[in-house]
Amino acid sequence: MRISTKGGYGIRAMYELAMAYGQGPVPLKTVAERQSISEHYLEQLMGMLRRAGLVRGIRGARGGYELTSAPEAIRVGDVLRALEGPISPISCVDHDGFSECVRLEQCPTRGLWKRLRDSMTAVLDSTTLADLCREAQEDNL
Amino acid sequence: MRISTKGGYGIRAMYELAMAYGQGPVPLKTVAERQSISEHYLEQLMGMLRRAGLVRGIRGARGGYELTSAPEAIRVGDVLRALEGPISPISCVDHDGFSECVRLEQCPTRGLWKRLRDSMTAVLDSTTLADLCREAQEDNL
DNA sequence: GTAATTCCTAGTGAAACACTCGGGATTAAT
DNA sequence: ATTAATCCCGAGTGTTTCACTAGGAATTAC
Repeated sequence: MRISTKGGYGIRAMYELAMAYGQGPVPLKTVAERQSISEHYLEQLMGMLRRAGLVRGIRGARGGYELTSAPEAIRVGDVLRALEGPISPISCVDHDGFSECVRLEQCPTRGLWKRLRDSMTAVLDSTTLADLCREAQEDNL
Repeated sequence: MRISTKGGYGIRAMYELAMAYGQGPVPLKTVAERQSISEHYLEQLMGMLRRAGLVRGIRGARGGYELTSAPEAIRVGDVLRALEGPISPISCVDHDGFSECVRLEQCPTRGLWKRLRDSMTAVLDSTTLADLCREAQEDNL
């Protein structure tokens, strides 16, 4: 029941971009250093986030990455879905369809997995990047 | 954010044993057939469940497996922990200690992972095998 | 033009997953 | 006593994913 480092790195990187929101793009190198993440690996993750429409890459000198919308509008769940696929403990209760389960409606565990999925989604979709920034500020007082 | 098939198979196998609780041991072969799980693979999972103290194996002809306690007393979370380790999205918020995170208290995401862990645990530890049996009965009416 | 940056493709070692295989130990029924 | 059913154990295997690394092309500020 683990997220991969992709998810963890991704959230931390997005937190950095959220902290700098409105102040121009942040270069990958800076994000990687601040969060101790391999630069090249993070590059790949940023690619996924860009293709998912969550960040914008600005090329050339003085370039970098920035959020495409305000930290208040980006949910942790969005970031995780872009990097790790559907938030769901098992494919047969994925929201985006294609369950492929033969058992389907007569499965004794389906209800359980749905409840689990919903409780995970509730947490992840009710927390935004802005919330993370606020919490960090509160902690470091 | 997926459980592996270990977890899924394990819960379904335990459900079968719960349905037969008090009626003598169920042979592995029967469980495997009823739930369409590879017999040899399930054998390995039952080994883990046995070592975790959740089931008892009875050897010889007319042998099989049975729960060591009543279905009401076995939580889905117990089964999952035996097969997949701690229920926690990331190791630094594992309940059983050893976090090894340098960032530790000044991490902007720790609070998030704790909330996620707690909401997962709440679902998984409030559902017992008896609940699964009851739900299955309700559905198949 | 040069330096800083994103962007893209490909490769790689380690680990886990989901099995398969073969055989040994134990027990109930005959 | 034999046989058949069953659990128990260890080893091996193909596939996938992870978490990187490497190298270079394209773009842009100065």
